[in-house]
Amino acid sequence: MSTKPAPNEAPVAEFAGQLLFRLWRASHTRTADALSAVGLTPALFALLNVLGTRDGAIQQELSADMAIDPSAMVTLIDELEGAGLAERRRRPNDRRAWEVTITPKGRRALERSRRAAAEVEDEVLSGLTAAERNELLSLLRRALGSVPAPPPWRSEEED
Amino acid sequence: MSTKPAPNEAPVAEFAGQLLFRLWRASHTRTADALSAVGLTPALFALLNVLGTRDGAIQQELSADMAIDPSAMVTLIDELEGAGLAERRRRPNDRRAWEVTITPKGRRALERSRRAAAEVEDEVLSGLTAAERNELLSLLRRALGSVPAPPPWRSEEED
DNA sequence: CACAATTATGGTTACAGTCAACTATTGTCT
DNA sequence: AGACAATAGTTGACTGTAACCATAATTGTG
Repeated sequence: MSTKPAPNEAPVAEFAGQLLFRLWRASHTRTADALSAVGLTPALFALLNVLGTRDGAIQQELSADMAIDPSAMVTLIDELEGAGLAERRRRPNDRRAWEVTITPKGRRALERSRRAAAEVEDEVLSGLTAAERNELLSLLRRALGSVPAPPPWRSEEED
Repeated sequence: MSTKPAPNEAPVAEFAGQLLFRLWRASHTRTADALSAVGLTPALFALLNVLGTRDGAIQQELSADMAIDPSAMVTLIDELEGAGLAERRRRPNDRRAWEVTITPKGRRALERSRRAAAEVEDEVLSGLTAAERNELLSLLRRALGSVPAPPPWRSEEED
């Protein structure tokens, strides 16, 4: 047994970025495959996931949340809306902005997607114990929380 | 302290894949920026990094190591060779295969790149202590080690 | 009215991923 | 030896997507 009987399996000093990328890609391809059964892409699932907790936020806030370009957010919402999973409605005070809400259908799709994503996560992190997975997620969240955002779409921090 | 005085900073239940992606992207853009001073891209740096420890491996082994398509490896090596950072030479026993070696110039570029990448890593993981960074890297490596490789470029395991 | 903010549209670049076809070399079989 | 298959690499095309940027349309603000 063992899937790595390779003789010259040198460590190959790797940096965090490379490890993150390879584990992400392993997760990404599997997630994309699993989500296709729900009719979603990883990007749409990520947005739906945000909408699950930030329901009613406007596009600007959503794009800042997900750290993507506002124009990319337009496309994502278009697709969600086209699939009947989310809806746009004008914000009462400011009719320039669109509040995005998740539909009941969208919430059902979200639940199914979450289960699918959880299964993939189980598989990808199968080498870690439950405690270690929590530790990993905790470390990732904390690292992310203290990373300043240099890109143009910085959130609305500051005055 | 805390760089997040935002009022509505809800948790937003995130999955490992999404966390990995966002932290990777933060690292990737900064690494790409830092490496441009050395004249390298993150992909070329990753290959050079592998060559640093797997010097003399043939392209097939390298592409399996990095989990990329053999045809993509051709392009990467072309660029490294064009920049004088690596060289191809026929394998003595099997003249179909090319052993790839790193040149002295390539090793110098690798050292500079490593320092640049280490600085980026310091910045990206600034929210974690040294012990936590090691823990994170260890967890990532172990998770990666137990992820089966479903893609087509599986290594030469099995008959 | 001048100007900023929010969203929408479109175009451009770049790159990863996939795939098929092709050359050159090696190994196998009779 | 010759026919044939397998291996290693190369090339090129194609797809999809991310990222970037400029600009317009609408609405709000001073």
